[in-house]
Amino acid sequence: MKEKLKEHIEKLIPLTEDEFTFILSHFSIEKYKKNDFLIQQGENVNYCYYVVSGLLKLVFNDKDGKQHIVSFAMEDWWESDFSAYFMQTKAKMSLQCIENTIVFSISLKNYQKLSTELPKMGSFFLKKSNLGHIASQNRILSFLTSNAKERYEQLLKQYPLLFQRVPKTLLASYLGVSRETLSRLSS
Amino acid sequence: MKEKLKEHIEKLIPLTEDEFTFILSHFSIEKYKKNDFLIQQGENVNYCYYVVSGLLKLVFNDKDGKQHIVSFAMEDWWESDFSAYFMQTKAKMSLQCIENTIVFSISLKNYQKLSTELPKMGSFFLKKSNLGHIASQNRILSFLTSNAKERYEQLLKQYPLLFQRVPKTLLASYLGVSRETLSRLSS
DNA sequence: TCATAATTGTGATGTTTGTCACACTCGAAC
DNA sequence: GTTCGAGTGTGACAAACATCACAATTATGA
Repeated sequence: MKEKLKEHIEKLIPLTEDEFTFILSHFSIEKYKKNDFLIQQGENVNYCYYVVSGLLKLVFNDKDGKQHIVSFAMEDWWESDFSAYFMQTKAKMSLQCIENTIVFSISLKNYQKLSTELPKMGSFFLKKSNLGHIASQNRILSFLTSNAKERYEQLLKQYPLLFQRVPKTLLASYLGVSRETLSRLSS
Repeated sequence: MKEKLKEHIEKLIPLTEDEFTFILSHFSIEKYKKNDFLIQQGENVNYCYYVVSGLLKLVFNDKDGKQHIVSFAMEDWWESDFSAYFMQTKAKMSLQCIENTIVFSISLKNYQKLSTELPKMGSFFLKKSNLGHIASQNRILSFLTSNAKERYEQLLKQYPLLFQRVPKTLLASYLGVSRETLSRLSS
């Protein structure tokens, strides 16, 4: 598991053993079971998570009780309610397990400490954040340019694995359509 | 104009005069007129921009000739086709002036140089990137949870100034609705 | 194994939104 | 002042999508 994190960081930034040991000391490892919450809407957000294995959903529950999936977090993804994490406010979204999941967690203090004491990690987090921003913009573009069917096909192409791992209802609430419409699209 | 950039950075990170002089040496100032392009879809993206004054649109033109506005960039905003900028690929979107506009521009080399040589700026860019990511996620949430009318009202509330500065057609292509629908919503 | 819940497909119907067509206003350029 | 084009509003109709209802199938746990 340590190796997974190390290899992940080294895809962007080469590390010495000592540096990785230092990095690792800022993280905790945590295990969760299906349906467990890592973050609960309305509560404090103390950690940002790196997913070693399993699958999470970042989800917003509206006043009508509908759930809207902002993001799935799979292996190798970094996830949190970033707004609440960085600004130290209450969570607007929940982060919940779709499968049993293992993560590395890092507190905001350790995130900031690591960024400044090891500039390499600052630049790693910067790159990750930029990639996250780009991914979100692509998702926005997908809403602007494509109808439900096209968005469905884009998702199918981008994450074919997802279709065997999560119920269609969740895919629908990620795509922003009703589960009935999604069902009709796939036939 | 220099003062504007300085004050902007100092909202997040305090600076000495020497530091700011060093920072400024990595930027160029540029002036554009209404309808000028800072970035052209399909071409290289050499700069990221800080908007001193004026107004820009980050826009994707699809194969049917329709334009989709990913973002407006107003005073104090940082904008570029970040994907093309960071990954050194061709621009997927254009960045074009809605009004006469003054910007500071920074090349990717200088962005990286500044981030590493002045760690404060690395942490400034990291914070800005995180804020950009958060803003994009909020926009996604708005698409997931709200219909055209609600998105319209959210925009009205968030950027009331925009409604006097840009034609409704552009607002419509930001909201992801036809201009006719937007027209009917406001009455 | 059985009972129960979760997931999925599909028809009927209503609402939302897009598209096409046309008219009107207003400001800029000549 | 006239002309032109961009911006805007609105009616009529079509397409996309949501909602409600119900049946069928597939996990899942005691």
